[in-house]
Amino acid sequence: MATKGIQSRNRQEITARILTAAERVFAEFGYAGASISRIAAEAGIPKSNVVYYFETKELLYRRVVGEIFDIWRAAADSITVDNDPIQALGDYIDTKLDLARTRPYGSKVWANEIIQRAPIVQDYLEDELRSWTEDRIVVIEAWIANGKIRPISARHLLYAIWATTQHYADFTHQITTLNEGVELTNRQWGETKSAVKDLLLRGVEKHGDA
Amino acid sequence: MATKGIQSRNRQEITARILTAAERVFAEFGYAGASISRIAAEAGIPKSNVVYYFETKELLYRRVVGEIFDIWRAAADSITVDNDPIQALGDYIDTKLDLARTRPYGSKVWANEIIQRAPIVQDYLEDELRSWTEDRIVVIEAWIANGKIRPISARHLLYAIWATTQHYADFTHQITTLNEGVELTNRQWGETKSAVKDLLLRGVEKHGDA
DNA sequence: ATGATTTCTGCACGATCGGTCAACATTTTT
DNA sequence: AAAAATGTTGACCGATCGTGCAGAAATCAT
Repeated sequence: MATKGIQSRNRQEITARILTAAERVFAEFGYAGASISRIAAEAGIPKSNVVYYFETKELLYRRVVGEIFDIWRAAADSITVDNDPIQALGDYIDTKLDLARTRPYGSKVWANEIIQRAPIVQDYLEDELRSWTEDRIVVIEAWIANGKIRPISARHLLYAIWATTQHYADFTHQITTLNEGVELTNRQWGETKSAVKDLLLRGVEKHGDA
Repeated sequence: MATKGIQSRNRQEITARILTAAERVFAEFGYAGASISRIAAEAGIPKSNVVYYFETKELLYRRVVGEIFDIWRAAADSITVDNDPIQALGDYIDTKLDLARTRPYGSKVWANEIIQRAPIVQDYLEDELRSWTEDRIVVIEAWIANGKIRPISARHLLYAIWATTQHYADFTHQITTLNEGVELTNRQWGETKSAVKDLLLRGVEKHGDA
């Protein structure tokens, strides 16, 4: 089944191919439902070879989760005290919606992991996510203290942004079905960005009307 | 392991116990990861007895998904043309957040199913969910036409409400971890309702300031 | 009381799983 | 060129899975 001719020559390439395959399979079947042999088939190599590079299913899974976690973290770089709140939050929403479109599988893996109470990556939550979140909340509350935005709940604003942006990744299938069975077009993704920013940032802006 | 003394006497009771156990186990382990024997243990009966009442794992699963679907559908009864938009949407958000708290497992099962591209309940999406959604969009667009709310995207407003409310169910574990490891108190759930309505409905109201 | 029906349960089956291992191939180092 | 290190693979193991099934136990109908 696997076309052997396309075998990569070096470690870098082959581990990347395994990680890509693993992200999709973990997303579509869950941790328990994803089998190493399926990931291997998707990557076009034998099962034993996957085990050779990642030792165990759990270690491979941790790598996949770690990747999306790092990407999401970088997406919030614009959220700093010195930046304009609406601009910064708008950029954050745009970037996360781009990621929802380009990396939907990573988002789904994360969602699955949290739904199942983070049996594998609980340490991520307690260490990195917790401090990262507190830092962003401090920034948003500084914006409020400086009178730049309305006094909303910084924490729930973050949660709402996460929820809505990731919804377009995790629930892609539902959205597609409700879109007459066809994937969103470029135009529709543009409309989505506008609509989400319009809805969420209206509640943030100091003066209610543009 | 199972305390036989607490055996129910009639069909109604025992199937209800199985469904409750199944909802939790499917939520916490995914469809593939959930085993009938685990569900049986959770319900305090032998595995064979679960199979006796529900025949197959898939049929049991469909029953679980169908339940939460019906509950969610009823939660949107307030969304009609004659009702006040802010009141109706606010009630809808309140009800869905109550469900996020009281029935988090059902929400998680639904999320899992959609993430995995609805392999079991695709017919629900194409039949009931699609027409149901179109009906609500018609109502919201009538509100806009009547000048009762701002001209926002009805579809994306619905998606945003689904995303945020269900986020508090599906991502309970993440929220708890970010809440110093303890579940939200009654007071915090109240704050959550206010914050979500404040954020989302500001973008809907015609006049920006209360 | 007796027979019919429903409920309950242990056992066995084929399939699939994650992971080990030994044999083999290739590349790198000396 | 020989040795060492790294990469590749199929065969195999014990465990667990969903489900079929026969028969025991309980309930109901007559």
